[in-house]
Amino acid sequence: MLDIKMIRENPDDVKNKLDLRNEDPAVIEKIFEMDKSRLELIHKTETLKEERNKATDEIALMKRNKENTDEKISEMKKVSENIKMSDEELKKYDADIDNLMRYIPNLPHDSVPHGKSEKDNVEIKLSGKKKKFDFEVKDHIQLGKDHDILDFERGTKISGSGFALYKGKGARLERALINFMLDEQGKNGYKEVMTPVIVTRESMEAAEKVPKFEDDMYYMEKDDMFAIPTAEVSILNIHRDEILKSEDLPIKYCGFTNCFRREAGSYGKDTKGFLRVHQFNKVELITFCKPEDSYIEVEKMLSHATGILDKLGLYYRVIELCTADIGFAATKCYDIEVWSYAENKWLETSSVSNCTDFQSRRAQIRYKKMLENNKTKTEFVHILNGSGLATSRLMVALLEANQTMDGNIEIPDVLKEYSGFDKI
RNA sequence: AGAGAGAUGGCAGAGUGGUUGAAUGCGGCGGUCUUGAAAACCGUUGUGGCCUCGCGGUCACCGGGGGUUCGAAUCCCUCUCUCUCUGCCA
Repeated sequence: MLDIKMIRENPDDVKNKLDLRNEDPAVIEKIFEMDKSRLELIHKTETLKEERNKATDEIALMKRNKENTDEKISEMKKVSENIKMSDEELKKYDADIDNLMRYIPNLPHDSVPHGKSEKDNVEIKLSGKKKKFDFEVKDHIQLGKDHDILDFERGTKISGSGFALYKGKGARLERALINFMLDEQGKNGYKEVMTPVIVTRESMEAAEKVPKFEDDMYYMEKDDMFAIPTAEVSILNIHRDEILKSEDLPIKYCGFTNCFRREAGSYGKDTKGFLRVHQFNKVELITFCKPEDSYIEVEKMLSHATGILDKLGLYYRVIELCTADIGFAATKCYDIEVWSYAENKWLETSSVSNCTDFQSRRAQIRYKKMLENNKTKTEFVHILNGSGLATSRLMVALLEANQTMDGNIEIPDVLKEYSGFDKI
């Protein structure tokens, strides 16, 4: 969530930045007015409470002196009534403001390119060599079928469309990829964690996924719990309601989980094979850091994600998302896309974002900042997340890029010790 | 899943419905003493909101939410979590 103080003090700035995101800025005006009324109400309520607190002390004193308190008590009954009403009104304001705030995205950083749609995203890096094939390339579905390593029909039989079944060397290669990526990110300084994949509503809210994206989640009504769309949710919640030690920052985690997405309303687009699935595997990177470091850390995280593709020898590009396309919680986003030789297009395999204090404010993740006068101030940490990487589309690119004329698939050198075989 | 017990400041642990934002101990920080350290002694030690340039004032917070009351850490309801016993299970 945004800082209400920022809206209070700089409403125009906030409105301008929302406009850059193609978001309607009118809501800010509404919140600004509601906040004003709310502050007045707080003042009124607290004055009443002060009166009550004083009278309560007096009553206690009078009782001790065996004086008659009937009049005083009946007088305070009215005050208490007023407090009750005032409190209720205040609670309504809080809820109304919060309901609006939950749908307002983070504000783009000044460095983010302006744009109206994803067409205005900027390619900032192109890496690796695009291969030339002197034979007709097969897509990952055909390759998967030929070698009996990917079985989308049976995946569908088990769980419906959008679920994959990995078999034999396919399953093994997936496991190899995951292990390889976890090891690499460990070397990059991320502590490996294995988290729950079913989380409470509270955890979802802390990560700012709910209520805005509730329909995109698998939801277990009986327990009011959600299947995570990304390990970001569970890793972020490791430190919910905590005050971190300044000297421990930055704190970095990597974790592999299954990720679950209903992808509501996305039918008909990229539904082939692995291009869009309801369950996929991902190694996630999360950094908790001091605010002044987050834009340096986001560059580091990006390099940690691309490092995997470099080692796998894949052709990829990095694009910086424009103001209209950055994620809800983010101020700045990079997407990493790998080339699909069969589809003849780029496939998103990672997204690296700086979410600044947007999530930490809701999740109450703070640290003690040392001030110049030797005092400390509790401040929200900045939180970054990135895929390092997601395997499903990576698998597409990997299989397609490494196919040979005889229909086999070469395993990249770095994966051989993990997979235990040289080719499929 | 059933029965019972519990949840209080960084930790441990008191707390008859009314000078309790909370005793006491430990820890932390500052100081006295000491060549230095330890010990001892003295002092200090939660978070957030609102008002204020500041001093400061004020409100809220004893697991979460609701209720009773002039007044709740204390009484009632409810949820969550922890512990013990039983059941089930990997």
